[in-house]
Amino acid sequence: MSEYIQNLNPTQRDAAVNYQGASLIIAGAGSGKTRVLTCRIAYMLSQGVQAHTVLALTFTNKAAKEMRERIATLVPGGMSRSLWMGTFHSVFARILRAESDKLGYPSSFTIYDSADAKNLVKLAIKELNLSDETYKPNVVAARISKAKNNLVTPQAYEANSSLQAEDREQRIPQFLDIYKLYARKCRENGAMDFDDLLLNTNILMRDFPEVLTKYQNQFRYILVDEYQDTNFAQYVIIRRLGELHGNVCVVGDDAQSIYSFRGAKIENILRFQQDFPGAKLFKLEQNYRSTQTIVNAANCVIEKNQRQIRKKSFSAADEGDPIRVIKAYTDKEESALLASDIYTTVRTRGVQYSDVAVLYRTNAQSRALEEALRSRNIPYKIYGGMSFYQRKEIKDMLAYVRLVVNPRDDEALRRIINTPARGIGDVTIGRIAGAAAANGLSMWEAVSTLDPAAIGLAGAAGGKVAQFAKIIGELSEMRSTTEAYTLGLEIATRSGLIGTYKMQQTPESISALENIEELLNSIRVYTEEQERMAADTATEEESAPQALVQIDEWLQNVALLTDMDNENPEERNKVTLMTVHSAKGLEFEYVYVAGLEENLFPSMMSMGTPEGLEEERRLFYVALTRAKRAAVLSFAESRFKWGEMTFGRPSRFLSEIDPQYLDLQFELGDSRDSDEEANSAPRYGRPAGPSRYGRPGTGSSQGYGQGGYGKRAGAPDTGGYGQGAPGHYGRSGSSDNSGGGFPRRTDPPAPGARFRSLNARGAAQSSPATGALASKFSAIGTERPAVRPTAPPAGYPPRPIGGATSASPHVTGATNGSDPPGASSSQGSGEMAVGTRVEHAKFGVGEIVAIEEWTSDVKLTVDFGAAGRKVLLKKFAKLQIL
DNA sequence: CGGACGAGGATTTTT
DNA sequence: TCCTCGTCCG
Repeated sequence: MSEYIQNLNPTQRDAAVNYQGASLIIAGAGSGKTRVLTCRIAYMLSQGVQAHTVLALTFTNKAAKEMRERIATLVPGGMSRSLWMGTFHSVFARILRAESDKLGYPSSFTIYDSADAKNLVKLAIKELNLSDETYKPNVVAARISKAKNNLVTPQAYEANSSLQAEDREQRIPQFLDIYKLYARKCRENGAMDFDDLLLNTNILMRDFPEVLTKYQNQFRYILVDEYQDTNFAQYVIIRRLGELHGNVCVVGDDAQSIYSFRGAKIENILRFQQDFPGAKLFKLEQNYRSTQTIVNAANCVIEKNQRQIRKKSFSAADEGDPIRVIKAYTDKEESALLASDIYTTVRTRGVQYSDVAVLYRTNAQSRALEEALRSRNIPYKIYGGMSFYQRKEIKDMLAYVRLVVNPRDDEALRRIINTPARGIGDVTIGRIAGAAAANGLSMWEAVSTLDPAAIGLAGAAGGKVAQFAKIIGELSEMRSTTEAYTLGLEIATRSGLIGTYKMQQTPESISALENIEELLNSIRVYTEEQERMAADTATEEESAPQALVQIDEWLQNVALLTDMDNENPEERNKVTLMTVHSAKGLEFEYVYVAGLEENLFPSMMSMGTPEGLEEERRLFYVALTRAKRAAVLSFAESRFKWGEMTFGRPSRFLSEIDPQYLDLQFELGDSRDSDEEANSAPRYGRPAGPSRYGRPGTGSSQGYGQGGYGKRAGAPDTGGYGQGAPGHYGRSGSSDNSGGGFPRRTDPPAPGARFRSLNARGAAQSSPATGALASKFSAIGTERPAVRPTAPPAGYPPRPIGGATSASPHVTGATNGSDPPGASSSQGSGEMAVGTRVEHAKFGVGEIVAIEEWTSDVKLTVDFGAAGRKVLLKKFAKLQIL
């Protein structure tokens, strides 16, 4: 038996080797879950299971990528590449694209993220002449999402009188109309939102039995990671696909189910053995991550939950230090104490900053921590806040790409028709929309085919629209003949985005440029990867004269990516700041959990129901079990919340830990004298209890939850509508320029607020590869000398390093040896001119028909005769001069 | 049409 | 606090 199996403990081994039939693997925190999963798949492959018959689903791209990489080291050759491994969304998007005709979608359908979806909801509300006071876009979007996650289509909704009764009760009687219109718009736009990917997969499998059968037959083995986080739609997909062969293996930990607010159903895992009778149960209970103290303390807490699969996690590691509890008078002091504690820890315990994480319940808490760390010169990085893909400039760029790829995408057109500002206002847009509707066209079709005068676009407006139409028209034409990266650059410039930001010269605009450039860089990396992979398979099979890597492909890929997928090589050795949610699945030597106060952690919003409280408890369990060597818990007696001082008591979770595991230098107040709060006071706006910590005379926070947000406690099966991060993403920057005392070399002067986004994005922006381009975009003054060392492109040409394949298409610049833009001239040593005959790896021999300077490179138009005329970037195309 | 100012709103967020 | 969005004027 292979070595990797030998190295597993007996339970792990059982779980890995028994791959026939249904299995439920309960994997406690730190129990080697990923290891088991990868070994199991590797083992299956070694037993002759065909890779393409294995479907392995995860929740994050990162998890999928890691797993695939690990499997690749365990099995021969490119075997792992044929596995169907990915997130639910990406795998089923792939299937939906293949089967899109059956559902009446184009195979290149756009994927709307939550912000796009919200915009569309707004539009639908407006179009129905409803007030967005009554119909709050966030609430409506959340309800639509919830319906979809529960497989309730608009038709089903219409047939369901109790749902509609609920709407009436909640004073949104016309919700169904919005839902219908929204769905229709999605369809007309050729777009699916995240939830549609799952819903439509279900519809596909429900309405096209032959399709279902096809995939049932193909996927003889199904594995699901983090099963406790599946929602109903995902659950039904698994059941359907798995019922033929019954080889369904789910892995998860009910104690770490923390996403119910997004529709995750802990029941799925609790019920698995009923769903798949005869399922084998494996409990991985040995924790390899943490000290005994930490594991035991975490057990104390989770024991208080009623609904769970009982297990007894244990650690064979050292007993370790007791968990310290730190009390502070204010949040500011708390942050300062933590910062200095971190400082001493790093100094005295011989650890790196990167071994330390500070976790908190809400993003708002990060600010104070940031300040404290900064004033002590402790490097840190923040996760959360606005992600790269949510930034305006990125969304704008993506919208251009989307429109070029999918001309039906009205949502994209609306976003960019006046971005950057070109004088096209609401009136004009309204006219276009009207004309489009009247003629049964998409807005782009209307703009590009109808006579401007005929749709009431007289004079100036008409001209401006025509200009816009020309840009998009030309870009669309280039789409099929131009490589993704080249087209990306074209889009960035011709749209005017780069030009506008370049002119502004504000810290924001510089950062925006860098972000755009980073996006372009990712296109380049993706394009290269694809070409390399195509080249690899071409040698194995036969050289298929592949079409060039089009931007379509990249777009489809990028739509499902998040920040977490971009690893940041330069973010080394920094303290990590993140919410507990984001920390799931990670581990650190030293973990600080801040803000352990009643109403914060556990959150006030969740404390109303037993289920809510249990989830908070699981969340705390997750937080604690991230720590390998030591955990420190802290709370503050008073805290600024929304500009007001509030007073709190220590979290009940602190007192749920057996004191023997704690290092407590003071009396822990009883946090559970919560009776007074149960019967007094409405849900929101409880006056700060005059506990022994409370200072008198501070009625705090009056009502900030607005009505209609939280559901009423008794409502039947309506749990937790409180979704949709209400416009909280953006932190696109305030102004105060503190000149960036923080040690990051290439940061633009970093104002406190925008620090988050920049850092969250990561240092990739400042990697050498991207820095060059950045300076091109930004203006005189920051520009670098044109001469750069012409390092030979490392990762290119031919040989991919070893078996280390498939780094995500999104590895940021510097990492995988992609050549810096400046290195271009090294490639073809210059002698290209119009008329030069060249050879391309894929298109064969051709002749250069045009040459044009392009930012840091040269753009070539090459006529390949039979293969057609292509626009290529010189540094990129690897042309051989003949 | 687009910038400036004030009101309102603010858990958590794998895709 | 501090960010986003909507309204009002130039």
